[in-house]
Amino acid sequence: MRDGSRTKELIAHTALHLFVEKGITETTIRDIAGAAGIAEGTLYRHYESKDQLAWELFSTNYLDFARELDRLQEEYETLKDKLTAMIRQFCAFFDRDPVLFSYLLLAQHAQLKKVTPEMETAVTVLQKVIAQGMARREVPEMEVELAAAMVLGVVLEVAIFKAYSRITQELSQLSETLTAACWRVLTGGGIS
Amino acid sequence: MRDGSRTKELIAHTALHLFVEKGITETTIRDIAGAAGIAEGTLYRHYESKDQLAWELFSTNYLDFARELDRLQEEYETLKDKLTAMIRQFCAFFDRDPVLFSYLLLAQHAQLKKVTPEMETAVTVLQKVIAQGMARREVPEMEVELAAAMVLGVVLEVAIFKAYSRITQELSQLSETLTAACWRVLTGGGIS
DNA sequence: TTAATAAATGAGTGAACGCTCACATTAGGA
DNA sequence: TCCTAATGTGAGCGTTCACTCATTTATTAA
Repeated sequence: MRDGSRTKELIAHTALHLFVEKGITETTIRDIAGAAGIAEGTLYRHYESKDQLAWELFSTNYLDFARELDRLQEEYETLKDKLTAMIRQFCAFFDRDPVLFSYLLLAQHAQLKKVTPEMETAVTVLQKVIAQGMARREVPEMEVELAAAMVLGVVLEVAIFKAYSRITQELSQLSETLTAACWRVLTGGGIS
Repeated sequence: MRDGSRTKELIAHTALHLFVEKGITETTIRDIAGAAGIAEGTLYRHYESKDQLAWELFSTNYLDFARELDRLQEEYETLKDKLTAMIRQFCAFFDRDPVLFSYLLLAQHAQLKKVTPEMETAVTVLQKVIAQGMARREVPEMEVELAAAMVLGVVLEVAIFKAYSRITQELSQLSETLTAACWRVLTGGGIS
């Protein structure tokens, strides 16, 4: 018999990697238990169901990250500073645990049904920050959702490519390039 | 008894919508057959397996689109013109069939296992075009993969947001804004 | 009208999956 | 040492799924 909480962590860690590698629906309880070296029944001592396991991984990791971003942006005054800090934070987070990040993307975009638009995601934080920046006349007025989508696009797609190993550098090394690109997207305003 | 080829099209059309709505793995053969108003066995007269059906949908639609982009870019001389044309084409394609586009994203990013990096995708075309533009000194030198990822990011993420209905305009209306944003990302060069 | 062929059908099959539960093992206090 | 609670186990259950095939229905040619 092992320590219960360590087993729970082992399951979470193993499940996370398999979810990223094969997708949530393609990963079976048998896969997770086998890879973790435990029996299937043991998994159910720690998690109610497979759905609940996936949801807990998403919830704890992603929502914490979004709230962290929100706390962080409050420390800065200007949109440029907020954006710089948020992207740096994102890059550091990504480099620290690219697997976790891939899972968050996967979970949010496709496979977790419980994810509601109401919850405070990183997207919402980004939109809020940009709206404030527009009110401060730091960047030209435009549809906030569009602006946030473009900024997110630059960062997310690069991160995805990085995850698929088509880009060799650490994401942190690209942090300033990404911030600059995002800033140009925002400040360019309308049609050039 | 209906005409065989019309039944096949009916199946493809129905499957596509269900794949987008619920994801490939969450859509069952019974779902498709039921929604199309045919028996399960009939589906297997036209498609070898569920995987083959999904693969055929992806293959015919996506690869055709990538080749179309490649043909299109050859009609233009400069990177700016190529990029403008490609993005306009993409936006028109998206507006014509957003469901199809969502499927392509879904299929490529997560759920189709057979997608190989060797095949000539839209990404490859974009990288090729950007590399040519750099050789022509139209845009500053930088890692081609990174440049392509940033450009793709702007367009894809906006399209995804559009698909999730958080942006109200047609994508075609945003075409020039997107092109301008992509161009700014490319011409900004290194760190600002 | 009839024979031959193509298309459609849906009950049935085996495999895989999420999950349960009766039982085994271990840890720590009395 | 014994008892109790916590933890671990894996065979097995019920369900769902992709897929098959013997049979029926429609179409075409003679």
